[in-house]
Amino acid sequence: MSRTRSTYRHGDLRQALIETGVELAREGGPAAVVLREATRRAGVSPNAAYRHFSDRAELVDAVSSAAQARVAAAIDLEWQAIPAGLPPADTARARLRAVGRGYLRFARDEPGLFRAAFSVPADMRDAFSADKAGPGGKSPFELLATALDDMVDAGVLPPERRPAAEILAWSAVHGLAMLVLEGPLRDLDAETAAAVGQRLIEMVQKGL
Amino acid sequence: MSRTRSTYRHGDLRQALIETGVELAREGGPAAVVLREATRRAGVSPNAAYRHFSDRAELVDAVSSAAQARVAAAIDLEWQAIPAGLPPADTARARLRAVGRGYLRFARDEPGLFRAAFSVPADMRDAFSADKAGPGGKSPFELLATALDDMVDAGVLPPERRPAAEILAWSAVHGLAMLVLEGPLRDLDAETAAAVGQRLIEMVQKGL
DNA sequence: TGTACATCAGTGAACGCGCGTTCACTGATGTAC
DNA sequence: TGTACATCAGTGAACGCGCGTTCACTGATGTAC
Repeated sequence: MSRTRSTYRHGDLRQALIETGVELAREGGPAAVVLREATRRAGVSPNAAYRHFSDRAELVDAVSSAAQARVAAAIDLEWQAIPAGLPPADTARARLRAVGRGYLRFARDEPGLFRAAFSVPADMRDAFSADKAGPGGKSPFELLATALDDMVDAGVLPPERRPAAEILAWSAVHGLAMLVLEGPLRDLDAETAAAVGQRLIEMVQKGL
Repeated sequence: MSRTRSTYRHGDLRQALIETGVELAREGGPAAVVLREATRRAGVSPNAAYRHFSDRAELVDAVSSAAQARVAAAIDLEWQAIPAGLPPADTARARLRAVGRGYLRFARDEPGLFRAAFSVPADMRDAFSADKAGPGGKSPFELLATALDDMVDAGVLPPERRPAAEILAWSAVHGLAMLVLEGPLRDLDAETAAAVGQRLIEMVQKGL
């Protein structure tokens, strides 16, 4: 019935721990992903976690990947909302904006998860991996890369500017997210923040 | 001799604790600013800290401010290196670049201090305050604002684009710093990182 | 089909850890008379 | 100038905390004969 063997007694403790871990991260960021608390919520003894993770760090990494997958899902949502039938240039640009908007929206809506996704050094080394993929099968970073490729194909971004463009775009959006999340911009109301996000994305588009 | 009364026995424990705190932050970021360790290194009993800080958090905030002052100093260094006698437009643009370069250089040279400066939420609320000022008497954020004002004065930045421009510029540079520091860009060699930084700053300049 | 056995996901108890913080105190200094 | 006193920056010992992790174990399940 299950893909691997059906696990003894619990069903799928590994998955359950990741899910409670996500819950903890949602409430308090990556530091709140506490092994004992995760097992407590899963109704299991603390050391049971060691059957599935060698380490607390390994659990946190798994939670981080799951959080990145949710970011990808948020981006997908914006991406899918782009009307079909636009000229390719407009579509490509709209996709880049969708990536930025989805990213920023997620940061605002789920600050704890956002930090779990992108402030867990060890887990960010590999930005491409299946467990970070959203419904479309792509990680946030892959979605960004795709949008930029589309822009080159549509003739909106000169090919010689393509290399490293994801770094530039990601930097801008990531920086705003961090400053709004835990920086001096924290008190921005939602409306202003959205307007600034809009202008930031325009800056990136123009500056690339 | 001292500005306040000369302190009993230690001289200036408050300052000493901030300095050992800065040392700890340099070695391991803000989380490494451990009250007991700071007092240990200052050669004082743990509870002595409570004569000068109500809290561990208050010590961390003070360390964060000190770290921000060092960022300001790094920016000042770049700023002062701008040759005199350039046309105002060039000077203004050079200043904006100097802010970006100094910021990014500091992040690379002192990652622990950088995170202490800008990943301590409570302390970033007020970006302007004397204890965050560098040798020029300005905090990093004030230096950025000044550079942008200069650009408006020099006619390089349209006045209607001035509002919120510091947020956009800061976001881009801050984001790159974070991604290089603890993100997937960590393995970039110094040269590539510098080149990307350069391109990022150009993007900001063009996109603003 | 029934039985013996190996597997291994879970238990329960305990550990050492360093932390932040509080308590009652001491004793050098500055100050008032 | 000398003396009594208040101040308050420091001491020393102790606390409770929850954490991650290790240990020896148990007992339901899957499997081989």
